[in-house]
Amino acid sequence: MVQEALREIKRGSGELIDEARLLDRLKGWFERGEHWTLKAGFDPTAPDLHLGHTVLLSKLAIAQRYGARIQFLIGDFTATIGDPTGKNETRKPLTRDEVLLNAKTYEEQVFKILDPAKTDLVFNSHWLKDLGAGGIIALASLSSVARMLERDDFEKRYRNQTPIAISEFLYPLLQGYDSVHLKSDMELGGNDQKFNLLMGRQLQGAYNQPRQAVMTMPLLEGLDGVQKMSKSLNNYVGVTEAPEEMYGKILSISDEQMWRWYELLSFRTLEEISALKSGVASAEVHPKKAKESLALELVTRYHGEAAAQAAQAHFERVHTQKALPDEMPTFHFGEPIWIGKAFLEAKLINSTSELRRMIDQKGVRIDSKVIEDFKTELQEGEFVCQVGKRRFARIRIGA
RNA sequence: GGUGGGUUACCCGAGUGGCCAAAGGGGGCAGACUGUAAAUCUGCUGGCUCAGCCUUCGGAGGUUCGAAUCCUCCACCCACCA
Repeated sequence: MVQEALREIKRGSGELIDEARLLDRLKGWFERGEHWTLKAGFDPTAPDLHLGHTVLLSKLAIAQRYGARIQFLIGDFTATIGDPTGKNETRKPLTRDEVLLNAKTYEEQVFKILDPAKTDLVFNSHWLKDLGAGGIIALASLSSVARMLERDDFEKRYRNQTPIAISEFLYPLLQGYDSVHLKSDMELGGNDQKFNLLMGRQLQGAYNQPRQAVMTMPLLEGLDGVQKMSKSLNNYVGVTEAPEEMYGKILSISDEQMWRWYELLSFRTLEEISALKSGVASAEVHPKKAKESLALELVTRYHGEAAAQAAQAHFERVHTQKALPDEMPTFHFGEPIWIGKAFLEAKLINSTSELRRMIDQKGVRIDSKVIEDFKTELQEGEFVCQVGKRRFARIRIGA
């Protein structure tokens, strides 16, 4: 029993540090029904979850089956202060209200996956805001600059003479202190969080607490298959996205990437997945079929089965058969009009220069006919206008 | 406080008086090929009804026939020394 639980929890994970501690807690659950605490921290700045976040969430959900109480920590403290470091973008501090609003959004999205009865939503500002300068300095004295520089990115930046703000040293400490306050038995985080997670162990030790086990999850790559999935790179699939969008995006990932997503996102067993994989390898199963099945599973999870089926049908019609979408925005003009004006109005293009380029590239169609003349005018009637593969609009001229 | 370096288009980054709407790469877009795959190939990637014109190289002035490039001031960023 305990071993099976351990396998389930470890499945797909990156690294598990202090397996003995986790085993101990699992035994406690199976033998005496004792709950154990599993902490995971989230940044309240991004209210829209994407599939990358759900890698962690799914793992938490599995742990709940084996006695874990989830300490779902919203890192609101740093968010309301703001991190001036932001190498490329300046993160502006969030107000209390914004944080609460974001937390609310979290609740709505997260509980599609997690069991609310076994989840505690906690905000670290509750204990951090009263820490005070003295508290922070005391905390800071528990670690060293050398230790901080062990962290890969700090080390690199230091060596390359790119700036490191002092506050950046503070964040791992504060995150570690969260574990002390919550007396966490285990903490789960992304691969990139390893250093911070380990800081929790170090600080718990300093406070004479048992040290938390630490498990990291690999980061899910985004639609490009290379960079991690993130909003700012715009390579993400949001969990609240429309079913058609979600389905289409999932089908656009590479075949190679598909297996990664299966591993980290699908609820299928490892055996099922490897069966599918060998099916594709031996050409018994078309890769597209395997991908469709992944897309269906995920869209069903967030939108229900009916919506997922509809999304698939939509995709087949529009993309595979290159038929027109059944719905597209409609625009109406009273008199004959130059396509440049009409398309601009319909947001099919961003500028008339873009239109010029698109026409040169044979990317503009009206009623499925490629347009060659930049000066084309639309006369009375109704036209289906298309720019590129996915920009459509219906334009009606006349009364 | 001192010294030095930097600020170029979506991002990185070349450019140090005209040939610069600005190299190269990344990203993005379009077309071909497909499974709207991926990979690959080709082209495009400031605006304007475009052989031309207009606005852009941190900001404001100035020198010059001509400035991303030279000068002055300002703002911001970084490193090193204290």
